[in-house]
Amino acid sequence: MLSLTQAISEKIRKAFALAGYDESYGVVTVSNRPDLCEFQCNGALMAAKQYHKAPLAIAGDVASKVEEGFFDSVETVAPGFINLKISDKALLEHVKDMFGDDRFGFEGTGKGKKVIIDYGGANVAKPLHVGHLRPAIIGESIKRILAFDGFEAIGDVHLGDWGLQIGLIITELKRRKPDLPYFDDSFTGEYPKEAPFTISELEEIYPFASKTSKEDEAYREEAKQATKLLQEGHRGFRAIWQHILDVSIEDLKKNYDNLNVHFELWKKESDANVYIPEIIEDLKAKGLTRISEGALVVDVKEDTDQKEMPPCILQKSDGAFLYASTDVATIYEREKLFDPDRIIYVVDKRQELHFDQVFRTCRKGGIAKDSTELTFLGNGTMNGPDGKPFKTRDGGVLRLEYLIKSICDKVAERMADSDIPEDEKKKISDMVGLAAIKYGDLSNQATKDYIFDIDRFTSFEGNTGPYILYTLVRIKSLLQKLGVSDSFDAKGAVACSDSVSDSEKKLWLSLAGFHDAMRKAVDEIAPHKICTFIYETADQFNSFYHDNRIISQEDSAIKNRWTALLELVLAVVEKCVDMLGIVVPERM
RNA sequence: GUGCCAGUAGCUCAGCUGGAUAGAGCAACGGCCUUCUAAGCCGUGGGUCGGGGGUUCGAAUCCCUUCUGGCACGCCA
Repeated sequence: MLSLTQAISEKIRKAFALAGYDESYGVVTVSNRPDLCEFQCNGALMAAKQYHKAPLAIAGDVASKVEEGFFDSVETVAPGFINLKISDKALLEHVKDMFGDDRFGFEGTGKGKKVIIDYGGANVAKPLHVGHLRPAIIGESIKRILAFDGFEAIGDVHLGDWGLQIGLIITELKRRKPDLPYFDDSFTGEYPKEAPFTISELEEIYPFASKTSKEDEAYREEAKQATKLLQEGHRGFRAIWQHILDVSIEDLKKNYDNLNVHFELWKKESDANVYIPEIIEDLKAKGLTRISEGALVVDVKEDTDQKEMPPCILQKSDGAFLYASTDVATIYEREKLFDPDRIIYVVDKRQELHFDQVFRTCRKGGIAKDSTELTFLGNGTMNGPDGKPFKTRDGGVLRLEYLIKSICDKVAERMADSDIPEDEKKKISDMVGLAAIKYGDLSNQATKDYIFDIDRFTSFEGNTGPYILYTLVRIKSLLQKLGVSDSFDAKGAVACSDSVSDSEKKLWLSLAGFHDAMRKAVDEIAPHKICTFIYETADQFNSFYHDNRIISQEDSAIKNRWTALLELVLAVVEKCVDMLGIVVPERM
């Protein structure tokens, strides 16, 4: 179905044409002066130049041609606005088509298209930290938004499982447990199935090894050598690497699950790396590479560039590959395995230049097909109340689970005196806490840095996740009390009415804005547009709630219509909230 | 040095493909619970849209310039 503004635009376009003007001027938007009207058309102002005519006169011409009946009022206002109020009947007629469809009549553009979203960035052997939060939340939301639009949306965690970090762990493990069979080159038997470390040991080993390597050159050399051997296929080291993967992935899955973030793909850097040699041969054959200061590079500067654009380095002077090579290979692999229409990277925005280089290399080398849209969505940093990146008291990196726990604990405090049974309370406070974090994050623009103030996020007043959940829980409770039967005909209940109160109309209007909000969220890959819609609708609902006694309403036609309204608000907003990765409890 | 991003109310942020009186939330102040969850609702006060030019009938929005802050700039990821 058309969005309400589109449907109204159609009518105004017709009026422009009937009045002898170009119908393209008939674009209608939601009014920015709700005290004057519900919708406005500024077309007359824009048409004035072309027709050498006063805008107000054009507006008048158009207004006189507007179809009767659909609007309550069509007014022209200086300097040339056309102000519109839709009739209750027309509004309800329009909005009833949102019922009975799991997309509420939204027409997506992604059908038949495939998009891969890369938003993990987690590394094996390292716990998730605050820096992983934003990409996870934003990426998951974008995936769900695009899926709603009709895309086959595939989330890829793209694990960092290759390179020096593994060599460091192997080196340290060898020091601690030299008797393990992995280090015995003469060992030809089966290696143990059980890993020689737990996840917590692993998380301790890596930073220790990393620190040691910075102070001890011989140690660092050994780690580099171990890395090389691993990459060349050393049997024992491969076995350790596999252990690291198994232990880490299990732990990462658990942590991402707790965040309600799920990946369709658990691909790893090592999966892509096998393609690097053939990619480089291909690029060489195409004459795109050159040697610069001993390194193999691809020039990606273009004539139109205003800025400096350093070449993309694919192979270091010592022959090793690096992250640009891996990322190019990953695109190669994705094309080969999935043939996507689009790849979106949700990564810290500081990596923009790097991805610019990678994308250009892929374009020049034909690694990404021309029709594959490559999008870099750089997310800003989550800062503490002081405006600086989140740190622990001693300046270390804050583990993600600690941050989440501190939020959820505060929520639990807040809920301490509620009458919810104790065994349920913990589960609900965790849900609310997560909603606080996610909504707080997603209501900001993804690309901007933002300040995460625990006290503010847990205050639960105003435009916050808990407020939204509270509103939804309230609606659920109402619907329960209304005792709606399965055979309730919501669409019918709306269709047979033609006059509504002011606050009810505003709520219907708000719901009708869903299609436009969705469209924007998809086109701009912007979850915060959905947050805005959610908040406005929740806000309208609460006004409506306070203006009307729903349960005790005696007119059954009105009561049925309100029931339908509540059902639609709940369904639409819960769907929106789901697109943010937020789950709604039954009560709170 | 080059480039990118940001600067809007005391605080945190929307709005930016030009349109009417620049919007929310928090904080401050004042109302509303015998009645469907007060984590709510209603209201009041609060802004040279960093500064300066320009384009336009019309600029927070477009262009130029300048200040401030953050970030990135070939062999780390």
